Amino acid sequence: MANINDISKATGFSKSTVSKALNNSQEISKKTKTIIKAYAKKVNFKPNYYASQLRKNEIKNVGIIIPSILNNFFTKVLKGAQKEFYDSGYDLVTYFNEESPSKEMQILNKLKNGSLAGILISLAKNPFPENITKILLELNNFNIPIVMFDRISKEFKCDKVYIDNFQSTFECVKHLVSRGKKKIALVSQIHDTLIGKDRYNGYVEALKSEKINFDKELYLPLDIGDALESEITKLCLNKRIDAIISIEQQTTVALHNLILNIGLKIPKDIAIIGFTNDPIFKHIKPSITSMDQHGEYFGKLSAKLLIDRIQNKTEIKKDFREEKIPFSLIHRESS
Amino acid sequence: MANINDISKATGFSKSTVSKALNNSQEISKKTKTIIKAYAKKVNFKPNYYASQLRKNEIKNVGIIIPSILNNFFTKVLKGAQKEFYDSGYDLVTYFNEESPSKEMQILNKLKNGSLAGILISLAKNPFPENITKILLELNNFNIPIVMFDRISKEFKCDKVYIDNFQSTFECVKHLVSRGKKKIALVSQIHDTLIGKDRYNGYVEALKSEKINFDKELYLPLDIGDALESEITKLCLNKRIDAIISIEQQTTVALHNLILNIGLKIPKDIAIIGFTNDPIFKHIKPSITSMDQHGEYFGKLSAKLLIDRIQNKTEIKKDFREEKIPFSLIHRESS
DNA sequence: TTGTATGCGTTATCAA
DNA sequence: TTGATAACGCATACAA
Repeated sequence: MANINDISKATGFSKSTVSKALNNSQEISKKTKTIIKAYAKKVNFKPNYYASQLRKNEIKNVGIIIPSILNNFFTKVLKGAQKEFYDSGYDLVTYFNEESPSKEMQILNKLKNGSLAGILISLAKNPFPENITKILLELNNFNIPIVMFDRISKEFKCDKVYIDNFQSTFECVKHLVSRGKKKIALVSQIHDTLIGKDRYNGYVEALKSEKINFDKELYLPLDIGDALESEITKLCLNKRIDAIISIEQQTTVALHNLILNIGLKIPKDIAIIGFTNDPIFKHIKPSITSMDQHGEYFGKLSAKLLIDRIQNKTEIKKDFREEKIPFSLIHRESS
Repeated sequence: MANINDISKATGFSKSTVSKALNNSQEISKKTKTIIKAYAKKVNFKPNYYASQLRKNEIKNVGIIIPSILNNFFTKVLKGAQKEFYDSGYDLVTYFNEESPSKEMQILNKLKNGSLAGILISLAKNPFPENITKILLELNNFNIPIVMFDRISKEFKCDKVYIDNFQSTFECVKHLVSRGKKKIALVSQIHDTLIGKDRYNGYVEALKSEKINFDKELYLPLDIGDALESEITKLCLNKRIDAIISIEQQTTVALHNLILNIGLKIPKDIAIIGFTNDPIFKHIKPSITSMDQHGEYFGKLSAKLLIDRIQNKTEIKKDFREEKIPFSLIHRESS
């Protein structure tokens, strides 16, 4: 592979002239540029990216770490972030961890190699978040800024972008009440995360403000393998509930099918609101009212915050911003 | 930011000793390593990735260029490719072009900067594919290998991974005939691509082998803005068709709704087979029989081919492999 | 407009 | 086990 030195020797111009010519510098005459570029093309000159970046002392790669790309919300975030980074001249390196905290740590550890100018992360569900906090701190000490989005942690201080989770369930309850519902269940698969707790609180407070007694049995914090179906079936058939707020996409679809199979009507007997606004919700019959989280905007805003940090190199560990993304309730047939 | 030189001065060891210690070389005594590492940690030493890669003369980044990430097939491909690359020590830089040929060219042009060791690409729909071929050739001349998947081009020679498109529609027709259908329409949005043509041919040949006359009016090559709905409605109501093979996800869902709205039964009056196996197909009622393209395997295999090329640096432009991915017809209620 | 000289931070070779 | 030195390929300050 030819380098600048080779071109220099072959054309008789100095290395610096060659370098300048290839970078279209104004200093170099048109004629010289033509000669040098022609020769460069002839020998298939490819700049050495690493040498160039080393000399310029700039890193143009950023990273994003996502639990699962098969989740429609994260897909949208990725799209929004990619666009924002690309438009600002950054290349986006993408990592998925399949909800595995150990893989998440492995990835972050690897990134101590300094290949990235900054990192966007949405955390995997993790029973020991301290481990992650420790690594993130190390990365911060390396002057690598972190921006957390959606699945944030309270322990680690950095820029954060998330939805107003309290408000989201609060609004859901209000909406259902306005539709005449009073026995509203909350099904949560992420009850032990920060997000889950905020949503739970929003639910409880909304009931309170609507003067509806909180019924402990209508709050269903799920763990994997729990017998959701039988539980819900019982509640439905006993007419203990007339609405469900469901926080995760797959479960929402499962509930939807379940209720129809029992022979109940949606929304007449049981109304449903789902989170995430997966395209499925629109196409399924009856379509499902959902909380849209504006994934693309999430990605765009998170990327912006990170770029800000990268470009204002000083003070990586101060004045953290927390942005709450507005959400939208999309009204459909299920409520 | 501290570098190896700083550590060398502060600890009294030479630069080379420091470098070796930080890289855990066997040459260095345990004691020395401890001292050096402790000091490195203290001053938050971060290796300069670019200097390191320059010296080692290796590129560990690869790229993938995809038309749209909101397409479930490409999402799966991305997942499969990411995993394969990660497991082999490569980082994946991700680009989306939103089906814009000019953006696709912009991205490829940018990649002449040599930042990547190789590129995976699925082409955007493009009226002037020669332009892309030209840039891809340049990249090849730079010794950057290209692997095309799914949306390949015939003009450019490289490793390719694609589905057996001829066979796919061939199988569809066979299946529909086995269900008693004889008036089978083919709706295609990609009729002017290679894929579209192969699928058309598979459809025609299958009809022939089933001794069904090819009816020109049942082949519906669509362009954006075409009046698909009225066309299909007419065909359905006139009983000109009893089955539809639909090649794109969104259109498939639209057709599904349309047919139900007309008041016809699926599959009794009109059977449907859709391509891509979007999760929607499973959840919609009645669920849609579909051609699964094995997206993750697509990604995995494409990544493997690219890694092969990168690691056998000689002969980037020879012995191209073409891999046909097996597809699967997923039987559901719509047929 | 062109050329000279230097250094970016690391790693690898060889000598001690 | 450690150290001296060179080299990776490029871009820039400065001189001509």
